Amino acid sequence: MKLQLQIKMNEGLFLRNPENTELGRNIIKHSIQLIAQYGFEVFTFKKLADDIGTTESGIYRYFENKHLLLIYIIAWYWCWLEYQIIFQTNNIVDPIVKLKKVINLLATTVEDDESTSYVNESLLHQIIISEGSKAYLTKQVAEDNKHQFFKPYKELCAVVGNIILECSPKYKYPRSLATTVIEMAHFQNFFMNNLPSLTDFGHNKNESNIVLFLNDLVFSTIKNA
Amino acid sequence: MKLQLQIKMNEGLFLRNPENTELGRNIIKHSIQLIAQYGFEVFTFKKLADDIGTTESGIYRYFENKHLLLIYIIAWYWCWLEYQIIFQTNNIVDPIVKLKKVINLLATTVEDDESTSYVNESLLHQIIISEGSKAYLTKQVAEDNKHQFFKPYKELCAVVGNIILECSPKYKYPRSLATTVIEMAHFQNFFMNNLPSLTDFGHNKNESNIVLFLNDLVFSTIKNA
DNA sequence: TATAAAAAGATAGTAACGCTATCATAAATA
DNA sequence: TATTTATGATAGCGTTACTATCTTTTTATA
Repeated sequence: MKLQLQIKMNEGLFLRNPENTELGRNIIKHSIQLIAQYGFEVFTFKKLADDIGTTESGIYRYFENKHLLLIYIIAWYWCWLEYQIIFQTNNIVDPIVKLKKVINLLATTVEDDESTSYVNESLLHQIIISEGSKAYLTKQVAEDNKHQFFKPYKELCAVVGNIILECSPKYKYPRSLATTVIEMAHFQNFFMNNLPSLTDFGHNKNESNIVLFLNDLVFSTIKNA
Repeated sequence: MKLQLQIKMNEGLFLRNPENTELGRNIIKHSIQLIAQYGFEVFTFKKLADDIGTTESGIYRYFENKHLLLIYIIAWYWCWLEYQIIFQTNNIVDPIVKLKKVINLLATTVEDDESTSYVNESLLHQIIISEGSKAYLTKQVAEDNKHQFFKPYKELCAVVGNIILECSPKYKYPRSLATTVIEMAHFQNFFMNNLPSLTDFGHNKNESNIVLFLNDLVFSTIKNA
């Protein structure tokens, strides 16, 4: 027997729940592959339909447009990551050890999680790095936010912020520091691999350097509070 | 007599130099207005042409596509900002005072600079916040980088990194800290105004709080080196 | 097992987008 | 005055982002 991890997604994101049908799961699976391959701008529902072997109208029965599909898979990732964090920091008493674990989870390449059959977390992590901020950097952000589409990201941010507060109850900016760590875990990774002179990790391009940088940043800051 | 500030732009960004003609300057001016108004995804050359009172083909004579136009105006902004930083920190001896000045310039709303007639820096600042990272978060980033399109951003990053090193010669991550400050100056602003629960500035939405956060972050970190 | 309901496939169509081409005209320069 | 150079005007083409409709297949239920 195997445990299957199920994530309950915001129903406003889709027209028909992709988790419930073969085609729906294929849409998630192949969209992750294609967005990772082409980048979000070049990715289209036509290409997705061809890749799956269905038609555009098939996709449109599940997702209103590709922007909502992007938000869906990104929200899925944040949910999954929050679960990973809760799970992997469970029973750890020392909040400093906890926070270090969190930074590691954020800044290190994830491996494919076997308990989620149609989602490749490793590819999804790449998408988060390159496309993640495009989910909210739009003019519809207020509208999307009203529908609670960014709740998973906010929750993750709250979890990380609370661990920061556990470490340093007097620190004044736990949420902003949390978003800084989360965003920089991904941006420094993108820069390291694509515009290395924007970082100090150009030589060996190792993710562990980003972890060291973020640890230093976070613990220097909260120690000082 | 008035001084006019001229910025020499990378020639690979355009087909015909927009600074040299009335139409070219109109393209820059109106594209800044329209991108700020619509957001980059909704912005098109057709809308731009209509807004100026010319035709699409007119725009295409200056810029190959809207992505290069975006890179152009963003690169322009980084050049202008670097100049502002060099100018406004000139003659300041204490590197700590310098760095504080830089953080202020990065995180505070800019006012329209009278010495650049067809560029509205204040609108451009808004574009940097919402669209800035879209310039490089693409699959063509390597190609664009080969053409040196991101040089102005890199130079700004180097300038800020060097001031960080002046403050703390032993600090190990001056460039990564520089990009962190630059990106977070904009992301925290976006979050504060659009997804405030991701920050600690939801109550009064004042930019000065971002400055305080970034000052605390940077000086705690480099003091600890 | 028959029957209806739900999902998927197939095809068509439309406005807008991204871009190229061509030809005429106006303005600047030699 | 001749000649570049810049702009305007129009056309066209493949793709994108959808919407609509109708048929076939699959699934659930009476």
